[in-house]
Amino acid sequence: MRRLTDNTRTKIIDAGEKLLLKNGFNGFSYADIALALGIKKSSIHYHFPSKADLGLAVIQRARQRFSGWCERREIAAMADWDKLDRFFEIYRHYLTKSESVCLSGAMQTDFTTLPKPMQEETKGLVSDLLNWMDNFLDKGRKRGTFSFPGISCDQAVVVLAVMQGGLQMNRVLDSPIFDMAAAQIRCLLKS
Amino acid sequence: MRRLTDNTRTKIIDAGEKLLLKNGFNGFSYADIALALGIKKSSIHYHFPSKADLGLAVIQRARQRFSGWCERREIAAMADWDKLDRFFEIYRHYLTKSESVCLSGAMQTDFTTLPKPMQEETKGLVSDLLNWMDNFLDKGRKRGTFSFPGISCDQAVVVLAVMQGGLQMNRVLDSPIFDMAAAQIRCLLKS
DNA sequence: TGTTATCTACCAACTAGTAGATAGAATGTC
DNA sequence: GACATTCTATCTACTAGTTGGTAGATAACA
Repeated sequence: MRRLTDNTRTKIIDAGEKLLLKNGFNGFSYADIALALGIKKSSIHYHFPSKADLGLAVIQRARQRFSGWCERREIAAMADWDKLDRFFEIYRHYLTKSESVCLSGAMQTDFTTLPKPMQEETKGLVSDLLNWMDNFLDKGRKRGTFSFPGISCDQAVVVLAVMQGGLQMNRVLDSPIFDMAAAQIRCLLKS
Repeated sequence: MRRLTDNTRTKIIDAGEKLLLKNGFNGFSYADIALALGIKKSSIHYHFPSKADLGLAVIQRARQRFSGWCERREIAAMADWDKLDRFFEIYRHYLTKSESVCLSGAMQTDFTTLPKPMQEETKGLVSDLLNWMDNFLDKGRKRGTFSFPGISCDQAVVVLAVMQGGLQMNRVLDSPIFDMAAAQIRCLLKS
């Protein structure tokens, strides 16, 4: 019943997400998406009346995707070090398939220009990531897998900031900074 | 002779930098600057024919400011830990006086939409920061002040990413994440 | 027949940027 | 010193293109 519709809707979110990650929220327009998908601007407005609606949908889907990732048996069953690598892979993926940064990083720098609902959803996204990493590092240290000074929530900020920043610097300097930074984080959690 | 002119020119760069740090390069217009300074758009075009010229001037001035900071006797004469704190202060300043992120972070996420000359200048800015931090950490470790695993240029990426990301997350969540992250970096350089 | 999804054809506001007038200051010339 | 000229910096007024968004026709579908 909703087959074709959902398809278009999904394609619009896909294209929107791609452009958002590449150019930032103020760096693309409905015309860009229409061109990319070979449809008309007004068709996008049918599915997402305002640009804020589309932006919100992109962030909401990303949050769902992450919580789905967390709950996957395959992931949950993993050893700490493997799980950390898998988490890094989420970020590395952006780098590989398109010259993008991560969603949280992109939304954070555009933050003041975003409509309220998108700001709230962005807060939620960043909180999700920080909370998960905090919990993951804390448990890992208690189990004896990880070792780091101070409290886990501060270390979580460090790890996430390095993911974000590593992606951003890698793109700008076009050198393998992300992988070096990820390796350094692994070192810091061992020593 | 160039008194008034330079004054206006400087004021335009000031206003442009402020808006750039707050909203990103695609998040402000000449009209915004004109309004803020109480002048006309065309006066801005007189000093900076295109928006790219203004953007370039903002980055160039920031690079000069940083290299000036590095060369200041007061800074050069400082002990390592004090110098690190002073470096953190540069970033913390953005947070204090306006809800901004740092210039390198802002330019990095807008990167693909920037005109070539601005991209090149951004590369230069990020390189300046990374090179300085790399050298600073390396010397500090050789002197026995700092301690960290791996090579200093990887650790430099970590420190800078945490500055950038700490600022960004602090603004979004409106909680004192920046100071916590800075403290954690200090811990990581001790242990 | 009513609903869903797409289209064509608009619109007002805003974008970066240009052309040309004008006022005042600096400079050259007699 | 007086006068003309050039330069600097700003203004008003405009343009072409883009932005997000709307109205209404039309087709496809259930």
